[in-house]
Amino acid sequence: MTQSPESDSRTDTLRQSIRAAGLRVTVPRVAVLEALQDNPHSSAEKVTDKVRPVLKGTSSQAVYGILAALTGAGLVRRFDPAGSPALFECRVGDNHHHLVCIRCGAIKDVDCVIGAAPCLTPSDASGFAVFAAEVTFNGLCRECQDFSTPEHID
Amino acid sequence: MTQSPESDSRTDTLRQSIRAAGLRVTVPRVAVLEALQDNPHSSAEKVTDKVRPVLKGTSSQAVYGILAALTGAGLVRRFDPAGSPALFECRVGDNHHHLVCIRCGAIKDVDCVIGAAPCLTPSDASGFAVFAAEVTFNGLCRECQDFSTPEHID
DNA sequence: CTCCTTATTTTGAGTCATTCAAAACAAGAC
DNA sequence: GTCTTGTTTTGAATGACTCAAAATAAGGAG
Repeated sequence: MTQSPESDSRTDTLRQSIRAAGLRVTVPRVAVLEALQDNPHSSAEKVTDKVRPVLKGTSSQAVYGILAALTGAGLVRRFDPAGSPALFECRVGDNHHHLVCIRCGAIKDVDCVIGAAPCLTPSDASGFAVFAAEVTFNGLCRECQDFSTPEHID
Repeated sequence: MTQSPESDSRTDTLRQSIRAAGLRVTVPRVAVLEALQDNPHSSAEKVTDKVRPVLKGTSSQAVYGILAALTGAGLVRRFDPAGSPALFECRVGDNHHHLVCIRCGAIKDVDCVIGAAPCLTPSDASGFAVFAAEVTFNGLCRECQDFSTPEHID
């Protein structure tokens, strides 16, 4: 027989990274990580929606807790666009930035031109010890420039 | 007799700028703007607290409405630090950035090194029309580096 | 494999920031 | 001064997230 879906290579890799981060490997945690890999820039609610079909009784509180644990462990990155719930993504450690469409909310990653975090240094840090620079570009995505109605919004 | 406090020069300037922005000049609007000049980086709640002693029956809903109107008119700038309520400031149009202490929440303005908005250009805008780059530097303020207890927090 | 300890998730309720809607009110053009 | 329309008040509701206690499951010990 073929391997069960539970032991495919992506799942295994995920389980290993959770373990390596010092966290217990649980079914909901793996499911959240997979949902996040398939849907970058998801809100806690969206993650819950993606995970529910797979894992029936998953509460949204659990998802919040899992997301907080994974973020704390450095497996997930969180960012808070203005006027939107917090969004999460698996792409971590590369100090990339975000392009946000102020009309439809679409998000695109942009590589950091400069390099490692903090990719920028403030002109006058006023005694602050700066760890990271969060850069968010606000604009209109191509669809929102072209069309008057945001039909492309999911 | 001397001039009444209501007609001092700051108030007059404020009234004029509100008018110039196409908005009606009202007592609460002027009070919010003054509170914001005296307390940059204030949340809606803090503004309400500052305005209340002067203007007894000001509702927090009114403050939200006023802040939204002033922000829309370009007289006030709003920004949303992660994990904090939205903050407002009068310093507009100069594309400055913010230094945020991740421990005590202290905020400092930093002048933009580059220049006019958007002060940065993403490496690959992917079709987005970028208007502005929001830059937030996360770090620890001097007090939070020096002391183990954040006694300086107001 | 089974038990045990402790981390994690569920369940249920609560909080904070913010928004909505309708009625009362006030700015400022005439 | 009056009238029109933009503002604020009043009262209620929503969304995003957090807290706490009880139930459950991960994974090391035996």
